Amino acid sequence: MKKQKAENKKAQSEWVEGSVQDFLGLSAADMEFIETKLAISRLLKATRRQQKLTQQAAASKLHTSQSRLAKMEAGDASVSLDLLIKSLYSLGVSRKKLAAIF
Amino acid sequence: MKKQKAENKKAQSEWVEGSVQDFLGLSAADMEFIETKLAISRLLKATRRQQKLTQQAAASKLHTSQSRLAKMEAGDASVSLDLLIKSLYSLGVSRKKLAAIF
DNA sequence: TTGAAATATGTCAAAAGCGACATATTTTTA
DNA sequence: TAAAAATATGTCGCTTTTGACATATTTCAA
Repeated sequence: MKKQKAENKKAQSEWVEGSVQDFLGLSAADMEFIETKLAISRLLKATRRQQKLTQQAAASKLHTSQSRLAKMEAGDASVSLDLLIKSLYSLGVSRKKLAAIF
Repeated sequence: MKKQKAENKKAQSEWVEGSVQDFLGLSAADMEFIETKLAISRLLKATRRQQKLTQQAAASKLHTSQSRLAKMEAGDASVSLDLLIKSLYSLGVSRKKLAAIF
């Protein structure tokens, strides 16, 4: 019975995750990419906060606008991985640190 | 004297590397980004070869053209990190494998 | 609270990236 | 070597991403 319950729970959880993916017609590769992008945007936000910078201050360092940085940190669809990673490097994040989030 | 030579050699090598960077007006962050992109493009080429695929065959799997894939593998300026990483995931490369090249 | 600072969202014109096609070059095979 | 296969390069419409600006919403200190 315990075993049975555990299996049900797992199955349910998989169904919930799978439904979004399936509904949007996303492949496993799509999912990995989205997760990667989200993880990087989170690292960007965390990095800025560790450096005690407002979005405005950090945006200036990055030669961009506050609104753009807000979108970067939100993992907005209008933001590329290129921009995210360039921004991280510009804030001084090392390749090693970056590798850790993959 | 030995020490002297070693320093000269290092200084020279730094100057050579630095000159390209300086000539193009690239920041340290720019350099890191370019190196990252190159490393990823190399991984893409290596992955395709390990799977014994021609560029044409791999391009079909990626729903793109042979010419586009050639540019990806060359780290061409017209290719984004997004496209490179999506392609890697589509060829089955894991996040862990990808992290290793950073 | 409430006013100020910080962050988020919407829109736009310009720039960059996209797939596809043609074609050139290099590599492999017979 | 010569032909064939594979890879690289140039170009072009179309789409996406860009920075910038305006403005809305949230957070936080007085």
